[in-house]
Amino acid sequence: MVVTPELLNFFPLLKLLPPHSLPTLAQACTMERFARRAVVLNAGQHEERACFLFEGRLQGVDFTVDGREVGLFFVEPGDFCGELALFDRGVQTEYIIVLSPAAVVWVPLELLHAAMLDCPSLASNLGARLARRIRQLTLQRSLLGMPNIAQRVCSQLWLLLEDNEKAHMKEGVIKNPPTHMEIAIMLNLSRETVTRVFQALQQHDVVRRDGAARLQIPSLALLKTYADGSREL
Amino acid sequence: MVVTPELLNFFPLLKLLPPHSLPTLAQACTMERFARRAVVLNAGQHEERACFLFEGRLQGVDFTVDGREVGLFFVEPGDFCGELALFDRGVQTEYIIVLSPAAVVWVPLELLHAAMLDCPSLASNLGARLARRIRQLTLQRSLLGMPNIAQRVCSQLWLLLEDNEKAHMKEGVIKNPPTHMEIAIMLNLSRETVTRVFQALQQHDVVRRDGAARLQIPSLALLKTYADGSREL
DNA sequence: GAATGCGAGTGACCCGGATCACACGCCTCA
DNA sequence: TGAGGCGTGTGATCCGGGTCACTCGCATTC
Repeated sequence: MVVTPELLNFFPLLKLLPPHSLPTLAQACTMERFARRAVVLNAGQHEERACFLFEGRLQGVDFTVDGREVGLFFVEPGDFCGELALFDRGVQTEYIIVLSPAAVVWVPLELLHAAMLDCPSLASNLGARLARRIRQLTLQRSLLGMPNIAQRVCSQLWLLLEDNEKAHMKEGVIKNPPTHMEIAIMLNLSRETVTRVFQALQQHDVVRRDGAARLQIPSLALLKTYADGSREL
Repeated sequence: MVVTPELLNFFPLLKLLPPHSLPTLAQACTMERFARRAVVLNAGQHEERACFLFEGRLQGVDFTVDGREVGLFFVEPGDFCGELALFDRGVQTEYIIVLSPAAVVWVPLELLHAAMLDCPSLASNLGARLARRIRQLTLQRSLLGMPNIAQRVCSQLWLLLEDNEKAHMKEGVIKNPPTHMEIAIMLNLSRETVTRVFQALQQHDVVRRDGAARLQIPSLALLKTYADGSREL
């Protein structure tokens, strides 16, 4: 499918580029559609293109040697992935799979790399992104060290609504919350354990289900007390 | 203590800078000595300088809310830490503490940042470093997901001798191996469990102690089979 | 030489979370 | 309309690894 400069403008990162450079970049890009469960990027593989998500939802997953999934993150429209090789020409670190049918724009890494050299704001943006990723990974790792299960779950929930609405500290909503299974994978727990924790959290009115696509947090402050360990169970 | 341009040349990263720029940079730097157990950088704090290690050994550590240590890495002479804020002006992610008495050169972040803009090779070097860090964190996280304890320990040992000698695949040595306690912290285990695993590994001749400062691996291939799960116990 | 600290080694106990094996309700799709 | 898949809910069982409470040996320090 053909990629227009206007399409590239959809992506915040590429908006940083000088407008006149978009047409040539667009020529080198391609668009591809993927069905649910398709694999977009393979871990351990040298990729020569980055993946910009136009629509749908992607997920980064990792596997242990015994086939269990571990650790993961989500990619939303406008965001991208597979950019790590820009900095060290290394291989892809995790699998990227499709959660809901997706349209992806492939951008050649070499062009992106060249653009990074030309356009300092692009470079600093990408750098900041890596830094953010490191912070997230560090945080996620510290979650895995928590001895108390409920605390781990609450901390993860806290992370999931992070930047949005955490500021005003009243009630919050997590839309498209991960399934119990996905949370279990992120926190290195079993699915059943997550279910049980959620049952307990609902009983204590820490969270409420609002259909399948929304998870309400009546009191962010309450969630926080469980997340930081000052209250238990 | 005064910092000379020659001293800065000790650090591979700063060698990338044009030589004429070193004297002015050196003027803005300071050197400081730290005793064992001292805290060099505090997590959660805005630092306006990066920490370059001249001699001694540092360790990055993190704490959960309940005071347990989790996750950590080491800093060797010539290396540096606290550079993450260069990219996003964020806070320090982990505590940096002193393992063996250290001499540290403080380099102002703003000057480093300016140097990064002037000197593309410096920028790409720092970028590559972040990328490497992300890869390590990702790997470390996948370790934490392993169900089998011995496998986790063996994988960690494998990581510890990574780049050095893993290539020729015969025998290996880990010098200055982490203590059982440190390994326990890295792998989210108790110290006793690590001790027991090591006992088992010694019985199977996977590892041998050679004094306190060296850990011998008679057969890297054997270690690998335990690390990737193809052999157990 | 005694005192102190630290890393390592080991046994006993016990609990928390994995595992297994179900059931239920809600989708989508044929 | 029915079948299958999937996300969720729940009980019973079991065992791996945490915790506790020691000991031992080797540094370092006074």
